[in-house]
Amino acid sequence: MATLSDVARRAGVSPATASRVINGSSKPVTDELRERVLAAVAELQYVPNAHAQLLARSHRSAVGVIVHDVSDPYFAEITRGLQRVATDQGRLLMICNSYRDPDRELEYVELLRGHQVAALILAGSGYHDEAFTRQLNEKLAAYEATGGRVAVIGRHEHSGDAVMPDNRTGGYLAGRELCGLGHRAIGVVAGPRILTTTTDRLAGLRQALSEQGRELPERRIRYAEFDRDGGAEATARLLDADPELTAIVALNDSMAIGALATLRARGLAVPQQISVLGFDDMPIARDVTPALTTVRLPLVDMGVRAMSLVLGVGAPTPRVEVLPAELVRRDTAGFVPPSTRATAGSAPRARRGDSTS
Amino acid sequence: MATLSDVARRAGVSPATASRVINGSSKPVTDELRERVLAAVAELQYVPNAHAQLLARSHRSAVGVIVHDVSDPYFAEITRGLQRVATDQGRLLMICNSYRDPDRELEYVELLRGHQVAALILAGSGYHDEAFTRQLNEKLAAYEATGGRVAVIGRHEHSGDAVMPDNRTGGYLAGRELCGLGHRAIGVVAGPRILTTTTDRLAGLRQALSEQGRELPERRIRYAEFDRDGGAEATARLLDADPELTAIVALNDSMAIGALATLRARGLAVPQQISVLGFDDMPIARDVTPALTTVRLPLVDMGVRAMSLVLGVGAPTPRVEVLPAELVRRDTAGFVPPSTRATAGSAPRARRGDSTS
DNA sequence: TACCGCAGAGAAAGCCCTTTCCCGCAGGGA
DNA sequence: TCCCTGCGGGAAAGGGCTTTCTCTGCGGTA
Repeated sequence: MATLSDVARRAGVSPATASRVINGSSKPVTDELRERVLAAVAELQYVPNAHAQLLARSHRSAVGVIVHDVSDPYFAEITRGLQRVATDQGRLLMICNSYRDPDRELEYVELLRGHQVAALILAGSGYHDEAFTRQLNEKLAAYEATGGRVAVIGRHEHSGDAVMPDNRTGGYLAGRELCGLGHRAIGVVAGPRILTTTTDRLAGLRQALSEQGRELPERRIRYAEFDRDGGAEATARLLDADPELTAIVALNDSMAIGALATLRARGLAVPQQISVLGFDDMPIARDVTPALTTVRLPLVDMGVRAMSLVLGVGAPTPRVEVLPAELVRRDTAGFVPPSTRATAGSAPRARRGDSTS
Repeated sequence: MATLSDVARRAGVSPATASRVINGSSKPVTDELRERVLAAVAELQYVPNAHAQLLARSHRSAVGVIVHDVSDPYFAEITRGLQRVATDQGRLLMICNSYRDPDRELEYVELLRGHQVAALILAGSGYHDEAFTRQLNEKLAAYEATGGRVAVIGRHEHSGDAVMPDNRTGGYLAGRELCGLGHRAIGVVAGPRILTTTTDRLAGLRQALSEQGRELPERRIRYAEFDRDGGAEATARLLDADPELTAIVALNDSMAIGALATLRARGLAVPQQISVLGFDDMPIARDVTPALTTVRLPLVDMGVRAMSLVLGVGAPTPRVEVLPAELVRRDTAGFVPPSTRATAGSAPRARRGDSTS
């Protein structure tokens, strides 16, 4: 690879001058030399060594992001928000997938620190795992001690800046909706128990039910991977154990889609025979049939906020922003079917809101 | 940030020794010094500066990847394949989204070169744009001249290693299927014309039709963005211009999902009134209702192959691997409806293959 | 004419590591 | 006893860039 001194030699100038031309330094350079340097750059196809640059300038500019999996629509949306702000500010993003492996998460914190990122954003659920949480916080503290900024999206154990989706209220909304539709036998297709996202959403759901004097027994909950196949499988187990279920809450939309697949395979009509509620409102939710009733989280906005927090100067830290959840009624949740119904009205709830495009 | 000399000083050794301990060098170090160094590392929460390391070792290890958009399922699958191989070989991946902007693509080639990646993989369609193609090839050639390896996924203008999905045959399969079902009025929801992916798939489709003595007039093609909304919108335009259409081929699954949304909104039953064919077989294709009939491309495998090519030593370059397309029959393509039909049989084609796991 | 100031260019000192090269020392063979 | 060998450790030379500092030479002022 051509180096800066190659360019300088070819242009007949010193490396210092070449550097100044290439970086548009404020120090003036005569037009003649400038052109000679530029010509040399073009001829040699010179590209500065990014590592040497980052080493020489003390300036840190890139931002590190750790997510569970960018290709998961939930994180894809969040990342879109992160990107938007980062691009506006001319920041490079280094995105790492932890695939929900705590150890990998820890490793990535080190890796990103090693890469001298100016800030670190952790997106995704926290874990119910004391040892891990302590280790993570130690690492983050060490990073912050050297001037790094940290923000988390949706995990509550970290003491710094945070953007928090209101999972609990979201769960509550789901529960209230189903109660309002007369459902009593409600099953839950949940993500891994170790994730705080799972437990928070469950807690909200429980609260809604208990306000109606009902409860959510453990036997009506199945824990599985937070994805389509996990949802399909958990739904099958739920149905096997309790065929009387009139509604299923899936703790994210991917699982809900898996649930719909299982129900379709078993010939159960949604929402006539059984209702389904999702969570997150990922883009695909409106395109499945029937369109998914779900709890919306402002995913893109969560990313925007987090990046803004972390790049924002001045404002006293820590700041915690809670972003509200909102129920989106589409076509998968209807009144409890007549056979098991306690109240009047058997038609599935009319579709509202949402049109195509 | 603590540096290596901080660690060395604290441990009472030279930086050389500290480095050797930290990197597990082959040169032996006494246990006592080793422990002192390790202790210092822990106390100072030392993390090596990745840029300094990369500068000092001439070793290049990371691999650069340029895709249109990782969060697009098509690329997400490819990336999964890339990752798998990279992880096996202990390589770090730097992934960049070009968002189908040729200029950005060019910039990223430079950026990744600047970051000293050992290899570069360009995934995604090529462009019908001579100036761009020439510029890109120049940059890639300059990179290869300095020892960099390059592989492309699915663009045919580059002269080096390549993994090529058989888009043309895929288009052909789609056309033959629809002809076999008796369709004559076939509309196409296409991606941007400037992409070779679009034109290759169209060419295959045309070939299939012409073998049946039919043709595909331009008025039955609508070009739009290669995503859900593009598909929805193009379908609407197509239908407005030609309400007699009995089948729609969408040139990728995202567009097909958009097409289904528009059809649903207009109350057209799929496949009873109109058939829909997608392309790619992304994971969600089996979960929409009706499940999408589509042309499958081995996306993950494409990623695996590309990364293997680029990391593989010895084998003479260039190598071109063509990966076959395959028709997956699900529920959106049926016989042409009775009113416009030329041959017998009005029931939608029975669903085959695929179950919900 | 002598001196000052400044513009424009180069020399050189880092930035933080890795790795080669060299040195001192202890042990073994002659 | 002397020399050679080999081991463990340090000194120092990069790696490619940025940036401060220094130097030269010119124009302008007293």
